[in-house]
Amino acid sequence: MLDPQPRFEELITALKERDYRLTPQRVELVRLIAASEGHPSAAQLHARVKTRFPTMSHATVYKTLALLKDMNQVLEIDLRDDSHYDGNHPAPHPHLVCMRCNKIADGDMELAPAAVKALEEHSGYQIIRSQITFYGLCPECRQSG
Amino acid sequence: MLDPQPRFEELITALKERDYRLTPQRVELVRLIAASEGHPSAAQLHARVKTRFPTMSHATVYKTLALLKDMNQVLEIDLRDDSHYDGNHPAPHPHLVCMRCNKIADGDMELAPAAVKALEEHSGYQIIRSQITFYGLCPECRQSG
DNA sequence: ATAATTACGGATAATGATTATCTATAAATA
DNA sequence: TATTTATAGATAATCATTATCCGTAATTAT
Repeated sequence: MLDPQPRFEELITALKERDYRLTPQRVELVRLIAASEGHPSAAQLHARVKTRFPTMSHATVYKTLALLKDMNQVLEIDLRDDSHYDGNHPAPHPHLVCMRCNKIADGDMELAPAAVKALEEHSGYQIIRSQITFYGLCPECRQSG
Repeated sequence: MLDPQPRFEELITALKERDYRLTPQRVELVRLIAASEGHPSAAQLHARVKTRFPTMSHATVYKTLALLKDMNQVLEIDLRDDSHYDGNHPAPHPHLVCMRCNKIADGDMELAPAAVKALEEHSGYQIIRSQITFYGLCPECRQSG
């Protein structure tokens, strides 16, 4: 696993730059986001913060995640049941979701900017963000299926 | 607007072929799906069925939608808050969602099959379906913003 | 410094979509 | 005709997310 320290400092710096307060709870959540592998959900992050801050409420987790999202420091992946978050690769990218075990993997495909531009012109929409999700079976579940 | 009758008959035929019962409530829901423009939500469909069948319950709507989904006769578009459905163009295709008024439009972009194949090989996942959603501002909201 | 303002955490409840459970009934089958 | 099965419907449960409200700590202004 990569050293989470640099990313942690990036996130802290980004919060400082915007004059957000670095409360202990917030710092701990940011620490966990930087240290996270994969794509934790809000509930999972909440559970992890609780080990050090037993009174941490859901609302605080959501509030801080919303903050980081607005700062484009965290990518939200909304799935059917809940959302998952990636604070280490906040640029939009496709995801692969296993329909059996719900594992989430990162895809490396990217949208051709020309195609997006064409879609904007054709539809009249101004595109701000995109989400591409593939549903299927992960390597493990393909076998044991 | 296109004549909904042929699509209605297609859906009815598909249900018959699989020996599902054509109850009045079910037929009415199918009729509304075939006649729908855009991408109604389960709640919207429920409200529409209720005008003719005031006792229609949510569960029945969801059950029939799940049935049609499994038959690949209805495309489900899951958004953050709820799902929307397209029973007239059930093949997966991208959607544009307005972040201001929540209007949903169809996109005409398509994924290059070679790119999907490459993603399958690279990730090890077997891809069963995909969902591409663009978030932004619709033409109307771009102006009045 | 002190007072006033603001941001934040936390508790709690509200919301709202979806699903589960159970029962009665209508349809299909034996 | 009897039996089985699918379905509708009522109702409650679940669960993620959001809203509200209050107390407190931090910041700012006086």
